[in-house]
Amino acid sequence: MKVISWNVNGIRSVFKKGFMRWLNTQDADVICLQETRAQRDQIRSELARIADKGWFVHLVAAEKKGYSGVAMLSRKDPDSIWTSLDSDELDREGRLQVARFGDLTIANGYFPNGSGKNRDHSRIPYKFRFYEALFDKLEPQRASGERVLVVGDYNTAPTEIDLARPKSNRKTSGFTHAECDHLNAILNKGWTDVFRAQHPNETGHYSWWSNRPGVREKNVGWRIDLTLASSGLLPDVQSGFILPNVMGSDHCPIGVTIDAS
Amino acid sequence: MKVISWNVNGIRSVFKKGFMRWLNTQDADVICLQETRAQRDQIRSELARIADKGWFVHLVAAEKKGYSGVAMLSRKDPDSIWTSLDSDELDREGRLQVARFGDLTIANGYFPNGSGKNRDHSRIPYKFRFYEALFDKLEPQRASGERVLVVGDYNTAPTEIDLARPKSNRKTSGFTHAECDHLNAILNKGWTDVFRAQHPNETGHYSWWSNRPGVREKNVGWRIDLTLASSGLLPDVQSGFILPNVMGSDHCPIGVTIDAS
DNA sequence: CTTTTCATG
DNA sequence: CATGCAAAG
Repeated sequence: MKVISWNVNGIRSVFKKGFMRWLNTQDADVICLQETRAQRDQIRSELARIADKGWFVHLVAAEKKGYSGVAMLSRKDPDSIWTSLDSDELDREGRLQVARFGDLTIANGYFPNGSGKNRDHSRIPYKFRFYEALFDKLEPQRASGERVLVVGDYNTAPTEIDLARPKSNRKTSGFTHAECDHLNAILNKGWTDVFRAQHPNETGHYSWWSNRPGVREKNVGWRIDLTLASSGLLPDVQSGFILPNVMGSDHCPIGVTIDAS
Repeated sequence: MKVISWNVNGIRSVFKKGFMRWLNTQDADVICLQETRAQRDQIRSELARIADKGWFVHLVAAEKKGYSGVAMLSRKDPDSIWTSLDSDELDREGRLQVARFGDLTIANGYFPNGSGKNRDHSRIPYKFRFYEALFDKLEPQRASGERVLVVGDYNTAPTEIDLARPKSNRKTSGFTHAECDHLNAILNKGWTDVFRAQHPNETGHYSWWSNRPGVREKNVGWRIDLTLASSGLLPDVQSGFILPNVMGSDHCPIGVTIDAS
């Protein structure tokens, strides 16, 4: 079973750049998209084209137009989906959907960017509240050994080898000590960053690049899109992968293959 | 002597579409531009390229970025220029410059659009105040027989033959009875719409087309860019013209040739 | 630099 | 539909 995650930075944008062509070559079972930046009424035709190819599509949109949003495409319709963290504040931005496929739970999260208005760090507290609310909510399932996968754009690079310029980015949101500590605390509670577990020391593997000219060509990137596997799922994980050559967004797709249950 | 007027809908936009190429083929003495939508610091290089070709350039910008603004290009530097209607309200939007070249006065006006926020008519009163302030200010010169030309985007079509769809636009700002009456009252005071005076009954001559697809191809337009000549200038007017094939804006250039004094 | 919205035309 | 801006990333 293959699960892909991709921050598309505007689903309408990637549609213009051949999203359907890419989608039609994928043998994934579930595709989680982040930063879709569209409400349902704005992408009726796009959703229809996806559905026409046999995908079930579940969309979650932010209240604010053109902002945030996630979508899950799956070959089978999930048995159930929930999207609320029981917080008006955290639920307003369309950042989460958690689907159940048999005994496998897949969470698709677009974790908040910590940068605020003046490029300050004012949104880091919100980001932390989002991390905590989601992983607290999943903790019972993880602790009881259930198979849970949490994919998405975490907006945090876990360690120095997960970005090309760690030294110069210690004050950049996404690699502050506070954010790294927060993410690593989650990992230490029993979640495994699948790609890193399989490539413990490899550098140069990123999932996001600034779209300033030349940056992606020089591979000056960050690995902030992750698949975290619960302790119970870990034995079934086959491989974590990154698809850095897929263009269309400032992020590339990442993913994981797991044994079917 | 040739004077051209053109609402360029963004001087930066027409620059990308070959404005300099067009300019270099013009034998005009004065070119009046409206809706330049730029402050001086935003178009330093564009202004330099114009000056390099031997034009004197005078710019008036709105306080609000990206909004309104006029510019006058001339082969000779004007003897004097004034830009204020002695009204904070009317002066804030960079809609006017009045230049003197010997005994000829040329006013370049970007008369306000009457449409307000909700596509209502809330800006019509402002538009009327602008018309009145300018023509009141020019009245002594006109009355004393001076040579005065007032060119620009009047945002009003004078009569039914000045737009392709008069019937369906009686409630559209730019062709309401109030606006037409206001403009015609000015004409009756001793200003001549040069193009119409020379082509009294000709239809199909327009200077603006909605940029919705096909509209310009079908010539469904409005003649809202005018050159008005004072009573004293009228005997020296040779011809009024429209250049509907010049592309780059939703307006085309218009103009007039007059005897040198 | 990019996507999307908004105000304005 | 198009320009230029702003917010956000």
